[in-house]
Amino acid sequence: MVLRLFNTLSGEKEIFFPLNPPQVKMYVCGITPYDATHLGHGRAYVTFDVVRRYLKFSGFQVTYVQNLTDIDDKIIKKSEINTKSENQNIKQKCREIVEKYTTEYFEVMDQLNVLRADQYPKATEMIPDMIKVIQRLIERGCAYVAGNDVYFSVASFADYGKLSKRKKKDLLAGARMGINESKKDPLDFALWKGAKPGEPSWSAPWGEGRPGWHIECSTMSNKLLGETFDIHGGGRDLIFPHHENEIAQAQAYNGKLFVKYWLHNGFVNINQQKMSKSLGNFFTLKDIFRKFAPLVVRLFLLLTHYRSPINYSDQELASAKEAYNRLVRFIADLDFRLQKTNDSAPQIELVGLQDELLEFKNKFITAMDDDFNTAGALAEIFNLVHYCRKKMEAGEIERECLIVMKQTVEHLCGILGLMIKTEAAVSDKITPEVERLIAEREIARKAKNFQQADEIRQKLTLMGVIIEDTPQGTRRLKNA
RNA sequence: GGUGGCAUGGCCGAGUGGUUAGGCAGCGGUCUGCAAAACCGUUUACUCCAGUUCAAAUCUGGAUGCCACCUCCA
Repeated sequence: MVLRLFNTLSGEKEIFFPLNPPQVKMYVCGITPYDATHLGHGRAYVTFDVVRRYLKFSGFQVTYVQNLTDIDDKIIKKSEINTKSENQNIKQKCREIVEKYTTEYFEVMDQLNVLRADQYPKATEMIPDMIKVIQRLIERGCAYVAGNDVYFSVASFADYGKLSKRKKKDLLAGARMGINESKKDPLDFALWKGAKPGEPSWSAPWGEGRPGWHIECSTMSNKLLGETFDIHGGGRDLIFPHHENEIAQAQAYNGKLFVKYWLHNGFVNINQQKMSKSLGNFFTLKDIFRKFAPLVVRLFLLLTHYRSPINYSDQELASAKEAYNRLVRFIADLDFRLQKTNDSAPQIELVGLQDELLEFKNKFITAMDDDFNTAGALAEIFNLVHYCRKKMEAGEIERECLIVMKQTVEHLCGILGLMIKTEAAVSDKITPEVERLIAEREIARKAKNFQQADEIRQKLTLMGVIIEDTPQGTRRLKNA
C-alpha cells in the first residue's frame, strides 16, 4: 500500500515520500480570528485533520502547525467599527476580537472532533523573525521600501506563478487591483505595512507597522518546521496569491525548496455558488449545529472528496444524518446484543471472521491511499456494516465476534475522526417511571393485550422514549 | 480577457478500458401482534458529437453547460 496525494504544484497525484521518514512536517494556514467560524472553515480543517490522522495511522510521525493571524487589516477594520462610539483603544479592541473568535474557533473545532495542532503560532509572537526575513529580502534586492511600506518585488522571482500555473503577463492582463502609487509593479505585494496612528504596530528599521499576511506564514512555517517541509495545506482560494507569494518569499530568502507537497481543499457552495462573505451566503458552524449534530456535519463533509466542491443544503445534511444514524444503530445493536449474549466463539470461527473483516479494512486503506478518498473509504465502512448485519441476521453470533465487529467499525471510523456516539441511544431519560411502563407493556404483550401495549408505547413516545421490540426483548431508543 | 476544474441513476456522490461503489428517498417483499430496525429485490446511471480499441461512462479531439481563481476569503 502506497499513499498517493494530489500535489497542486505538479498538478497530479504523486507517491508520498516525506523528506525524513517517518517524520512528516505539515503546515496548514489557519484562521484570521475576526468573525464567526463557518462551514468553509469546517471543511478545511476537517480535511487536514483527516490527512493528519491518516498519516499517523500509516505510521508517520506528524508535526502539525497551524497559524493564527492575530494582526491584520480585517481585525483592525472591525475594531474601528466597534470603537468609534465607545472611545476605546483600538489595540485593546483588536486583542478582544482575536480572543473572542479564537476561543469560538477552538470550541467549534472540538465539536467537529478536529484534533488540536501541535502548535498554533501567532503572527504577533514572531515579528522579530519576520523583520529579519524582510531585511534580508531587501538586501538581496527582492524587496524594496516605499514610503512606510515594504514590498516584495515579483519581478525578482523567476518562478513566480509556478504553483497557480499562471504567467506574470496573464496576471497583469486581468489585474483588477487598484492603483497603488508606491508599488513599482502591480503584482508586488506588501511584506510590511506602515501603521496609521492608533493602530497596533511594531518597530522596524523602516518604521512602525505590521507584517503582511504572506510573510507571516512563510516565516513561521520555516521557523517551526524547517527550511523545506513536507506538506502545506489550505483552501484552494489560497493558491493565488497567498501560497504563490509564500513560495516567492521563502525561496527568495533561502534559495531552498519551500514545500514538497501542496494540498488544497475545495469549496463549500450554496446553491451551486461559492459560499463567501462578500456574497453574504455563509453559514456559521454554530448555526448549523443547532440543526445538525457536529459529527453529522463531519460525516457530511467526508462524504465528498476533499478537492471537489461540496454543496450545502439541509436536504443533504439530513441525508448525512440518516447515514450517521445507520452507524449509530449498528453500534447500539451490537451493544445491546453484547448485554444479552454470553456465548463464546470457537477460536477458528473468530479467526475466520477477523480475516473477512480485514478485507474491508484493506479496501478502506486502498481508498484512503488514493489521495484521501474518504467517500470511498466510507463506502467500505458501510459495506462492512452491511456484512456484519447479515452475519447477525444469520444468527448465532457470539460475544467475541460481536466485539471484533464493533472494534473494526469503530477503528475505521476513528481513522476518519468519526466517533459513533451511542450514549444518546440509551439516554438519561430512563427513569423508574419509564422502566415501569416498559415492564407493564411487556406483560400486556405477553397477555396479547396489544391495544394496551400500543397505548403504553404511545405514552412513552410522548415522553420522548422510542422503544423497539427485538427477539432479545424490548429496548429503549432515544428519540433522534 | 487569462488560467484551472467539473459534467454519473429521484437527490447526493465514489470509481475502473470489459465484472455490485456507497449514502439518502421511493416502491415491492421477508421478519414482526403491530411498529421500528434489519434483510432481499427494484425496470439498459454515466451531457452531446466524432475518434482510438475486440471492448469506453472510463483514453483522445471537438461542442455545450456549470463552477472557481486572477480582489479579503477555508
